Amino acid sequence: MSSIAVIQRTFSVLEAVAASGSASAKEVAHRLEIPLASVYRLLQELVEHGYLVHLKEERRFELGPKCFDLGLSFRQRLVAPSAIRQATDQVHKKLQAAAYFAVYRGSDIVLTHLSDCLAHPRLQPLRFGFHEAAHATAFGKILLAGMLPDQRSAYLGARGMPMLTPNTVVDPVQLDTHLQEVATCGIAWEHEEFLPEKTCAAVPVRNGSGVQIGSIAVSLPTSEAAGRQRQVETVLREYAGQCSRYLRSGHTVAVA
Amino acid sequence: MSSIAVIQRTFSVLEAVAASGSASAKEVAHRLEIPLASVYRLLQELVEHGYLVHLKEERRFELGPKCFDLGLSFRQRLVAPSAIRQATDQVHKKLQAAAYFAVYRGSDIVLTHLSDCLAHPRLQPLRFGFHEAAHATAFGKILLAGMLPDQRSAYLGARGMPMLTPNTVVDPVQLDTHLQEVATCGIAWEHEEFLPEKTCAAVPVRNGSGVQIGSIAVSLPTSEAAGRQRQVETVLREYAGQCSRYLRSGHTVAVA
DNA sequence: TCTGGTTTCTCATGTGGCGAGAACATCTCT
DNA sequence: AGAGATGTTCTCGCCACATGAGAAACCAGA
Repeated sequence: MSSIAVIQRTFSVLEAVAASGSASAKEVAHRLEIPLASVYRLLQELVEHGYLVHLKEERRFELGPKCFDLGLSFRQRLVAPSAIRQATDQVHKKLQAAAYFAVYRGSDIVLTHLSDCLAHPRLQPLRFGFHEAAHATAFGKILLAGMLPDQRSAYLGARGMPMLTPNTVVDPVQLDTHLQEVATCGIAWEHEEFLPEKTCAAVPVRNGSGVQIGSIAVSLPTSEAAGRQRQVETVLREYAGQCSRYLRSGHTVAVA
Repeated sequence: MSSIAVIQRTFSVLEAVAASGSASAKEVAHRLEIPLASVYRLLQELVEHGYLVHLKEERRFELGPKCFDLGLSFRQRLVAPSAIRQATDQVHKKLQAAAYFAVYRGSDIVLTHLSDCLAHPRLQPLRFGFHEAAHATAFGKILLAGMLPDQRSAYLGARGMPMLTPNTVVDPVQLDTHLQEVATCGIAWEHEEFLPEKTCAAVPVRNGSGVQIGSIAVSLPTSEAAGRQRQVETVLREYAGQCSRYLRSGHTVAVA
């Protein structure tokens, strides 16, 4: 756990400004407990590089255009290929439920496409780039189940298993046995473990070599989920198969 | 023109990765001419803070989720209020042309809303957050015309006036007299100075105190623009007035 | 097992970032 | 205008700490 002090500080300043939306030098200095002169140095540096802008008339600092450029580059790199987006959209349409596509990325699990509408909105904290709480989401569980045991324990060890609802599985060994089951069934259900009143399901998507690389998933109000397990499973598998077929023809998830 | 060396390097590494989409440590070291060991140090630091991820199996580095978060914060802070977005959308609809809304931000000029469609697409390089080439765009010119003379010359001095088409005004004194005219007319026209075959127009939007804070603009194929000057001007003014009226009731452009 | 590559570690060196305070600039009262 | 209060930049000596070279550890694929 190394850390170059200047860089540490620089990012903490940048993030302090991002969190506030807008901040004065003094506010940043106070919040981070860094001498004012040093904060000014860092702010100035960030401004010079375009990560912040200095609104002189208001004596405040805000995020600069480079931040948005980084966001665009990230999105561009990660957005799911259109064939996969279409499959996800079809799931959304067929099941009348918000649909999701997630992939492995290094040691992480990331949502790379969402398909929803006003009538069937996404689960609230979920958005493109979401990468938390794998232990409590359907797509997270199916992807955790596909990891090697030591990868998985490293993953969970690093991020913990916060309890998000009374139903969240927070015991590592309990999760382990659950994931065994998930792996053999090839489908992950999640019953109000992430958000109350919401039920989700996810199935694996495999690449040409048959290794699991992602997952396609849906979320439903628990009330609507009752009695639809079969239908949900069938449709998910149908389109997961379609994604896998697409990937078998040499495409990868990273390329748009 | 100060610069803390480590920070300089850190951002150059981050941006090198962003530019490549994906890069190995060696590639970065070679491109930036920084010793490999130092590059690893910086990469590691960036990974630790979430700005990069390390794809171990591929031995490469890519942008991390924090980059996207920054982009979101930037967007959230800057996106035009919905009343103004609606006005822009109306201009788009009424004039059958891509419409834009831009504001001052510190010493900068930034596009904060675009309204277009397949039939009437935005000018290609334009996007949310665009902040270049003010001397060659209609909204840029109307906002330059609203600056104090020394602000304006500082602005143009810092960014230069690149020639983008044969029509681009690249002579500062010529631009100055042109902007005089723009200021008195209260409308800026731009005839193929930014992109060939495209004509744009922009009018000011003022806040409660009557000071110009932004601009609403449209772009048209030059062929379609002929003979529509009157119509374009009328509609632009109508909705610019609507925006100004909204701002007069205490709202600011920075708040969504 | 070996080999070629990537990644981390070690360590002596001296650069360059640090903080305190002064100086300068800018706004806001009276 | 002048005085006072803030915000911002500059100066400068000190020494922590980032640096780069090289070695070592690690990790594939052959």
